[in-house]
Amino acid sequence: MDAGTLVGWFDANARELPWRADGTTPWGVLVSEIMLQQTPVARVEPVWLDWMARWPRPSALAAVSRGEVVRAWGKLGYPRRALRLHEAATVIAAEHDDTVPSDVDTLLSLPGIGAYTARAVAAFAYGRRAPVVDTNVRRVVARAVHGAGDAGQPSTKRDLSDVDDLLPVEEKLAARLSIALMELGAIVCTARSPRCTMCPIHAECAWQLAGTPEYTGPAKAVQTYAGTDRQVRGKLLDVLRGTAGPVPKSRLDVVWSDAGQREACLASLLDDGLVEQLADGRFTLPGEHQAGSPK
DNA sequence: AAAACGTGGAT
DNA sequence: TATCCAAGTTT
Repeated sequence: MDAGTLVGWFDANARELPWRADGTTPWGVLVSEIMLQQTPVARVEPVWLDWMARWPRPSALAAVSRGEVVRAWGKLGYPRRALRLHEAATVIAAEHDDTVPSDVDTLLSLPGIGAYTARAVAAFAYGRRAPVVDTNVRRVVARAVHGAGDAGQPSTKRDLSDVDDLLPVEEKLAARLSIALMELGAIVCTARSPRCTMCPIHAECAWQLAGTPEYTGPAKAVQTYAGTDRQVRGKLLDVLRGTAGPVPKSRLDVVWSDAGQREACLASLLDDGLVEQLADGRFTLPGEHQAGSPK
């Protein structure tokens, strides 16, 4: 597929997202990428704006308590991401001169940054040539290149190789193609009702040429939520997020009737460092109060 | 390498 | 109302 076609389409049709504005720092890009993991753009936007206003550099985030970070994370979900971002900021401030690394291997060494995020930061923040593979890109490649209805099981090695094959040699153009592929998957080549008539590569799409066959691979695992520990942890944490100060255990006991599951979830939150218990027995978000001194 | 890990809007 | 799904990472 022609990089110029897709990049031209991107330039004319890309959404104006705050982290794409001129002047966005690599730190801003990193924050957006972490927040966007498994979380829709619309929910990230307001939180990102608030976050960047409060903590415009990694060192600013590193300077506040974990609890403050978890509170600001709000209801984006998967709050361990907030903790890992806080850790990553601490490392960046202390070991990288407060500058987000531009090299994929260094990025991969930071907590919360995996195969996707490392390359997204390298490409979007630094204009590097890096195969950026997320769920959107996997779907675009499955259709446009392989002629399948949807992507099969992820395979980091093969997925990276597939996309690497599409990228031109020239760095800046490759980086632009990477973000164009993602955007195409996000707004045109979507999971449910792809807008194929608006697609810039409609004529050369292998899926179109094959007659848009149905997806035939293994069924995707359906993710349940109701009744899971995930739900219980969410309810417990929501009590602490919604309260300024420490709360007695009785406040947490009312969110879930199954005491065994409730206790296990509270223990796991303490273990994760998302919740802290004070000397007087009350619970708080971590680091917002003196753990050793009552009241 | 499968499973855990939040949340809420859209269909 | 129920299911799907959203810029993944970690263990």
